[in-house]
Amino acid sequence: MNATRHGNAKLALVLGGGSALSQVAKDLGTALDRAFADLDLTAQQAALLMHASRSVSSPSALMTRLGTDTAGMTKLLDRLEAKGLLLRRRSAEDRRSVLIELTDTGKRLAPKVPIVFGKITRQLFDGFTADELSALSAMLDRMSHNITGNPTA
Amino acid sequence: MNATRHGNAKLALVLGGGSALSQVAKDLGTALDRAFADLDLTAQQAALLMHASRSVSSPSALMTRLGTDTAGMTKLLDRLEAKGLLLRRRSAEDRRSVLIELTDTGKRLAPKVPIVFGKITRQLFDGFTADELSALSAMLDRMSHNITGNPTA
DNA sequence: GGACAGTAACTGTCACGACTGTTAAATGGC
DNA sequence: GCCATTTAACAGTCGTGACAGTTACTGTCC
Repeated sequence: MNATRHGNAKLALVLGGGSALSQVAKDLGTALDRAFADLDLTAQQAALLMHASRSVSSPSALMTRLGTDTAGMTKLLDRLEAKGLLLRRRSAEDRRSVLIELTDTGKRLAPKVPIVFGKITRQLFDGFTADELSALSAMLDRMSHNITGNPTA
Repeated sequence: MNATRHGNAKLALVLGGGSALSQVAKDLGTALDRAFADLDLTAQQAALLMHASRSVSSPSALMTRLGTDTAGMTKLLDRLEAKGLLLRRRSAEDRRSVLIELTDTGKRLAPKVPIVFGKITRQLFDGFTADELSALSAMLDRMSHNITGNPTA
């Protein structure tokens, strides 16, 4: 009986946990999008800009970092190219591949991106201790492994 | 120096934590969508079906439960109505309001939904103790409060 | 060196989520 | 009892994620 009660309590936590997780992630995305609206960027666009500013990289490399697929990456790059923030250049070594370069406008914008990410993320974790953050991080890694079958996917 | 090192470590955790959270939520959504593909449903559609099967409810009531807005709810209901899983009926008491009723097909499908949610969510939290789950749940609540300004939004 | 598998990028489609704006009905203040 | 506000649902747009399919190029195996 006690075991059943515990089992039910855990089941409720599990079910609620899944949707709470999705909800927090959605709200975080919305908060980021609003914060980046000042720069006329979405959170995804901002993240891409940040990674692309660190080194000249290909769509597939950025794809891994942003956790999207090739189709999403193509369209994301289309929008940023249309905004004049980056250029696509064909690679000479591998002619299937494309290299992404920021334009001057993109380079001016990129440094502002981490500031906004930092601000919102600090707000998200306001009141969290370093221990709590590392416990959370470890749990997220385990969940990622459980759900995708890959470690730290 | 030690303080600086800790500060940097915490900052890295914070930044990584935000994107890890989004990534896990995205992967969870994908896993759910794949699991519900058997039933020819998406995760959202399944969640709506589950809530609507518990009681006759209005779009705005379901909206609160699913965490979307009125526009998204309208389109979600459109798709489920097109699949013949539910019907919209005008409320007599409040003629602005709509009541959602499952069709027989919808009623047959609804009981299968919690089984799939349970399966995937148990997979997500495989190896988690009840204490870990409640700690995680509490942290998600705090994050939700921090980011939306509302408790348990 | 020619077929063949694998890879990089792209295209098109569907389902959302957020946002803006609109219409119809209810409600509260006076 | 009327007007302003609020609320319920809906419509249209944009950005994104997942998926399936296509094309161009690479590398490999025989």
